[in-house]
Amino acid sequence: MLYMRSISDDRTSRAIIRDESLRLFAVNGPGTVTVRQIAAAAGVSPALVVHHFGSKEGLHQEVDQYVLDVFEAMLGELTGESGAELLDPKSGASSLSEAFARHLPDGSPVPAYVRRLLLSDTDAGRLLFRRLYDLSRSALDGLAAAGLAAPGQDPAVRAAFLLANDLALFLLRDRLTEVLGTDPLSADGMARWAPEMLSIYAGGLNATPPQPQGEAP
Amino acid sequence: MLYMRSISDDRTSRAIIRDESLRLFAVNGPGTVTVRQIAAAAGVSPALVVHHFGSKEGLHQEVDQYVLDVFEAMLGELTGESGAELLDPKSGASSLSEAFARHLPDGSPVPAYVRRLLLSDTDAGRLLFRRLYDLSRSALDGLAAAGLAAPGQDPAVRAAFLLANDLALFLLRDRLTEVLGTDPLSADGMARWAPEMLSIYAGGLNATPPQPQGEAP
DNA sequence: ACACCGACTGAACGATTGTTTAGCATGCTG
DNA sequence: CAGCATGCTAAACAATCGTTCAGTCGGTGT
Repeated sequence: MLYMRSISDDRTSRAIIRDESLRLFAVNGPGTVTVRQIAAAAGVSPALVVHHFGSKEGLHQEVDQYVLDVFEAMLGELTGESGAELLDPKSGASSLSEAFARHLPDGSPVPAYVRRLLLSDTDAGRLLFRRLYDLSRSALDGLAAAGLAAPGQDPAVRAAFLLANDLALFLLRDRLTEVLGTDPLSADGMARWAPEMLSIYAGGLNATPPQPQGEAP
Repeated sequence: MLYMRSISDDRTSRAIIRDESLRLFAVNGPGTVTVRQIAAAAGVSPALVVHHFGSKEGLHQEVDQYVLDVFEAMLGELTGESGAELLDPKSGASSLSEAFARHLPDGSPVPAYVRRLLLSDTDAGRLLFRRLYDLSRSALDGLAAAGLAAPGQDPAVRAAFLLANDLALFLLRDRLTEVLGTDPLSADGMARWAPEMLSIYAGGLNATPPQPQGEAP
């Protein structure tokens, strides 16, 4: 933990405070983290935290907005590179959660924070979920237009079902890692998870897809 | 809020404290709920809470164990009435989450508490999830033995996938209610959700099942 | 009758909470 | 140079936290 920021950290103290509180909020929840903990993690005095953000609540809101922005920027990259193929079984990124994990640095606290937001009964969380739902709807529309999936009797529910399943992987990641022995969002884990998921999405629980091994180039 | 327990409440003060803290923990999280809030909700002094449970942490552990017991008792009823048919597409209760909601009184705080446990990175949460996972495995085994579903290339992952999807409905209930306009765990909502889910599980995203309307008795 | 015990409370304990205040540097601007 | 905002801290603020303590009350056993 020593020398974390001692050598050439060109972030302003304000940015450091924001980053450190983002990290602490993601791990422990905004309610239980104290201003003094944040100040200590950022290497400043508690008074400076209030000086820059007005109050702990002000800091909380700014961190929320910051995460929302990061998330939105990441969505921009995703739709930019793969269009409506986010849920496309043929694409490499077969899961929104997996793409999410791929587009952020390894130790980033943002995923944990987003997880907390999604489950948090706040406007920020509602906004986030609504955004993902709209994305899921348009992705399903794209698949339907391409003949890759049927819109179903109730497209709204079908899109919600696919989104919920995708997010479940993200929300229950740690629990699934425990019972499976592999992090389902890691490369190895995805290699186990994706075929099973795609098989069900392709033909249901009874389908027996051809053995995917030994395919000619 | 008046007269909540004023007329013939034969619970002991200890039980009232436990119930009220269960309710408050479920809503706000154990970390942010204060002993004084619990005492006020139970209509007793803060000192009595400590007198009965040793400390706030002691109370917390006892409530955890209590919820675990309630949950286990409910699982007993479920497996007693429907055996391995918990995930059976043909059974009326097509979702574990839905059965969960059905077997508890309407305003019960237990589901919200269980939700918090499942997401909480505690031994109690791990225990709970492991229990559900084992149930999902045996349910999948049962379906496979009955020829109703293939075990898949990786049965462990397939069981985890089905469980995660089921729990997603439970974890994201409020968010799904917002975007769908219907609580997916209510009777009306399940009538929309179940056919879509069963259709995908039966034949994948491309299947077009026969219109289920106008069927002769 | 007395002693005892468990349920229970009011008041206080020290620790910790978010926030305020006064003041010290530093650097820019006139 | 003076003036003034900016970044920042040490110290203290009242409020609230979990917990402790002394003591009251109602019953139960002897």
